[in-house]
Amino acid sequence: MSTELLTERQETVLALVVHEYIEGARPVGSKRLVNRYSLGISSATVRNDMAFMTEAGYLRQPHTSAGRVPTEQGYRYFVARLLGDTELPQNEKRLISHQFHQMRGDVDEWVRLAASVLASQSRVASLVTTPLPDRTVFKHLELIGTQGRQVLMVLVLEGGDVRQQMLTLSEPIGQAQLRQTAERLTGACAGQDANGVRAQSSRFGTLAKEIAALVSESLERADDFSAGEIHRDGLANVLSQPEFSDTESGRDALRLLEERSLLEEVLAKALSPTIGGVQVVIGGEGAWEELKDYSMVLARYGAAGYAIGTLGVLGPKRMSYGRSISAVRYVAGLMSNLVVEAFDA
Amino acid sequence: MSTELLTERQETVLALVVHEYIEGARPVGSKRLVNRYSLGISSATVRNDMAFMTEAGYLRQPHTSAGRVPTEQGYRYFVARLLGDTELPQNEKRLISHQFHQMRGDVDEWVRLAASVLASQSRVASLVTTPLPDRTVFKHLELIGTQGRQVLMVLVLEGGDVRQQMLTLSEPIGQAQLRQTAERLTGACAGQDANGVRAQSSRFGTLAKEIAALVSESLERADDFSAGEIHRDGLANVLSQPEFSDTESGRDALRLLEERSLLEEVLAKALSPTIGGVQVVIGGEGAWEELKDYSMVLARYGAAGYAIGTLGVLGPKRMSYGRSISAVRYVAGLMSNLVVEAFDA
DNA sequence: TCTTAGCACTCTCATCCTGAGAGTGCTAAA
DNA sequence: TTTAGCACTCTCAGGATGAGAGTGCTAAGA
Repeated sequence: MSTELLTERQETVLALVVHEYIEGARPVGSKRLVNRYSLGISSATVRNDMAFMTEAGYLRQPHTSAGRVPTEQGYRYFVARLLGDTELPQNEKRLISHQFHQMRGDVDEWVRLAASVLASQSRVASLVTTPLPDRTVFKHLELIGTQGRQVLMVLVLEGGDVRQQMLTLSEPIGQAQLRQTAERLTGACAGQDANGVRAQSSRFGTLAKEIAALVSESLERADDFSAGEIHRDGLANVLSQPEFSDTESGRDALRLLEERSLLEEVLAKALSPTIGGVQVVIGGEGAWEELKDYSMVLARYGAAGYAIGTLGVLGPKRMSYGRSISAVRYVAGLMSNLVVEAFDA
Repeated sequence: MSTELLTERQETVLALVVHEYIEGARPVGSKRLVNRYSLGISSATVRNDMAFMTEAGYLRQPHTSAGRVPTEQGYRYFVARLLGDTELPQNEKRLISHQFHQMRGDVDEWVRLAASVLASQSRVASLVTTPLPDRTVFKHLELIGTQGRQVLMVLVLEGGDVRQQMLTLSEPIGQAQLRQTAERLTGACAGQDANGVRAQSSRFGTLAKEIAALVSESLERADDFSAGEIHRDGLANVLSQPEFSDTESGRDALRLLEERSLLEEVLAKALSPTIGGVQVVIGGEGAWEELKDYSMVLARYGAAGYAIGTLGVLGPKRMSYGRSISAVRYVAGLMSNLVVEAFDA
């Protein structure tokens, strides 16, 4: 399992096998390789190297006398050491950036565009979650009496998020007193999170204490809200992949993409170690049996203290990692900028 | 094309052909029919009726010597005159209703549940849009000075929707005057829509006039927002249908389900005549070439003056109309109740 | 006049067979 | 250590075949 086992020539062969297999979806043989790439060696030599790498676990033979297919270990070696840094072509970047800047819409629209761009660039399915505030911080409170004991509580959060809630008080309270309470709470708690608000609340009177409890509860709820909506795009792309062409596996792939709870878990766990950077999950990495036949390329976007979201692509292990990684990296960067801009506005 | 052409016996045969074809996905022949249903007639008689209905356009023969398959006209006749009123079984209803009532979540969660229920009941793909306010009506305004000329405008709409927007004024204005302006606008414009607010605005001073313009603009924007997000579920179901088992058509089906603009158009146009009730769109009804191979069962939910959304299912023309119609009708009813409850709370 | 038994004919579809093509491992020579 | 040559393996596309299901038509029966 050491990664130092391969000679330079073997690495070349491995890279070509991965590349050819990704392109052609057919096991790749030694003759085919020397024909198409005019490396300076014969097919027999390639054959020997292939035999070695098969023994070492980087390649696999579907049938006794068929070509070779990369194993998960082979893909990992390829992604980690042979792929190199890939970038989207300059003109593609410009085009995408233009699309994003042309759009003055709301967050959902960004998310939709990001998913669409990722899907078309990577040619597999894409996932983008809506960004969620990193840490929910209180900014301002308004209490608006409507009639009787009904009061509308408007809670303004750091970052511009606003939420409102109807309350029913135990007794009618005049607008003047409501305003005074709101001002006191705002003054005492601005800049605090749920725990901070709760800590302050002992200093208040009955009404204010009651409201403060609701406020901290609301702030907490936002933090729990583990992931935003997951937006998908390019689902049809995965059906185009030959490995999912038969009914059975195609349906499995779709079910996987529809299953929110699993995806949420993967997005959360796979990205916990990294903050920046792109994470590649090949074949579930032993942790997710359901992902055995799939690979994902994931990244966080947003910025600490502002809001965080996740985006990435999901496709067969035989996906174009270069294309996917560069697309994910670039789109994550754009989205991060948008998040920061939106919060600073 | 008159629908009065069929005798009672022919209607029976048509209904059975539709039923068998929906179950089995194979062209249904005369012998099969008499074997399985012991109607009091021979296969030859059935054959004669089938020949007649083929001539009349209700049935179709895929190949010269194969069984019959319903045409779109056949499906329409079946749905309109032979299906009768179907309802979900009582215990299913209870189960679903329980799921809805057990959930004290936000609107997105209802939408998700509705889509999930529709998909599993109908066994095809489901679509549910988030409900949108019927007519956007102003309720309350707050202006919150932060620092300098930056002001946060919080706009509360009828129905509890809240939106906020940052403004930069031409000169700094004190919190007292901001509050006064907000109160005047609230007093004058509560209960008005975009046009109403604009009509009032001539009576105000410079600052108020400026704010009123922004308010009416914001109200208008909400009305434009033609459809909410479309939530999908059960996409994997359509791949299980034999007509979409081959790669090509399966991919087409998915692409159709992913294409937001087309779905929005269909949801909007197909439902414009009806307000209550379930609408069945078979094979695109000549208006949408892309829907040639699909049928949809759609309904509005919500209530006039509150909020309106759309839900339905999309599957092959060979879908179980009975199951779909009853599921759509029942879920639309539940969702309508939820919308009304949420607004009245 | 309507229904039905019988029959010849048609068309599909699953199954089997077969040969071409691509690939392999091994051995022996360079 | 590399490579040419060779015998062998396995897949896969394409064609042949026969069972099964279905039809239309005709002529006889109710």
